[in-house]
Amino acid sequence: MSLRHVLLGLLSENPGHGYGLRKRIVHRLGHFRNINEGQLYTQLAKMEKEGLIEREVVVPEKGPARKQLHITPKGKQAFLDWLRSDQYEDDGVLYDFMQGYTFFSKVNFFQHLEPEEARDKVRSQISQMKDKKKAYEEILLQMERRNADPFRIRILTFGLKELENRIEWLADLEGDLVRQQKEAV
Amino acid sequence: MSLRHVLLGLLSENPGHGYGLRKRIVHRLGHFRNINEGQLYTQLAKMEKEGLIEREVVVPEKGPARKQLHITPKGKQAFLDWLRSDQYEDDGVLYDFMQGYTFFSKVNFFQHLEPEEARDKVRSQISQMKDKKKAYEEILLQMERRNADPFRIRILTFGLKELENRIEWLADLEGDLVRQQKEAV
DNA sequence: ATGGGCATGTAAGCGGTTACATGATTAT
DNA sequence: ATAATCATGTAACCGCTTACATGCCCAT
Repeated sequence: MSLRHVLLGLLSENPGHGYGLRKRIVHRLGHFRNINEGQLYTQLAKMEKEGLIEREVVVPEKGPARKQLHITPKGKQAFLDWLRSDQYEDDGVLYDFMQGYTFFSKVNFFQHLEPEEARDKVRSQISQMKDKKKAYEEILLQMERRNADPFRIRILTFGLKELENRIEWLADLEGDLVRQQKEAV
Repeated sequence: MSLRHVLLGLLSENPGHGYGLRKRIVHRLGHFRNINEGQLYTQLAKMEKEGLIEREVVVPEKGPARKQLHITPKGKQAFLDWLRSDQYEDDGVLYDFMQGYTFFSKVNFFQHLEPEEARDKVRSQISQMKDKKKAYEEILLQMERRNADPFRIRILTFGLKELENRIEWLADLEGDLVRQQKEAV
């Protein structure tokens, strides 16, 4: 999706300053480890130079100067053009689902691991995914309570289903690995 | 996962030359649009300099010279270290599932689109996903026929389930958008 | 003979990460 | 006091993409 389009989208909805946008991205796209400042401010500077956004320096009586960013009509148009285009709707990767769950990249090579080693990895994943599921359920509840955007609720609902599938799949895999282990004995 | 680890993994299984590795990556990771040559050969050169792989120039009577690549013990160890480590098992993104299906990045902003526009996008996605599903089913059948690595079969099975979920989810979304449209009339 | 597949590379550029630097405010 | 959070930036680096260059072999 590229940072640029997220920024354009968020600023289409509400103006804001850099640091605030960072938090909104974390909230919307779910990066736990802070989004990096480097790319943020450099991208914002670039977008300003291209006339997609404008900044207005706000100096409050208290607190550091904030640079309030507003989207320009040109920026709004660029955002809408991206949204309407086919761009990013097919990334040219047949097994795109693997990118969503990087653990697959290792499972792909599990034949190189002893069954117990693989099994431990799978077990650790199961507990991680269960934690994630709880986090999703809480977020979903909050979103429903505050009548959040239905499209975003839908997306989270998909995410929850996906996690359930992952857990189920991992459990099956664990079962297989345990069976393999017993056979070896 | 990074190209380096895929390369190390593939060369752990069988030696090969650059062009052949490219095809194996396409086969294994499913990049339709050719994997780019740039990164491939530069990465390979880097890995050789680091002593992870060795090359042996093979000049056949016919055809261009091939540079057969072999993994070194050091390379094999680096691969196993990666496989056993926790690296890449958690990418710090809460909504990681969104990365697997880039269409979500747009749905996130569907409130900015007219219901018919959104509906058309969803319909186009449904047909794309159905095509993908057929492709997966065929690949799975082939894998089972030639007794492919069970771990990889499992991964594909997950992918198929994922596609079914996407299609179901998209159909629900379409239904909502059609309803929204009728209400507007 | 022409285009497609095999085969190996180089160069420029871009988007993103890591790490560092600075300084103010707020909470404990 | 001091740690955390708010806030804005710069510099070096890295992985990957895009695009180009070269040349051989094979099928139509």
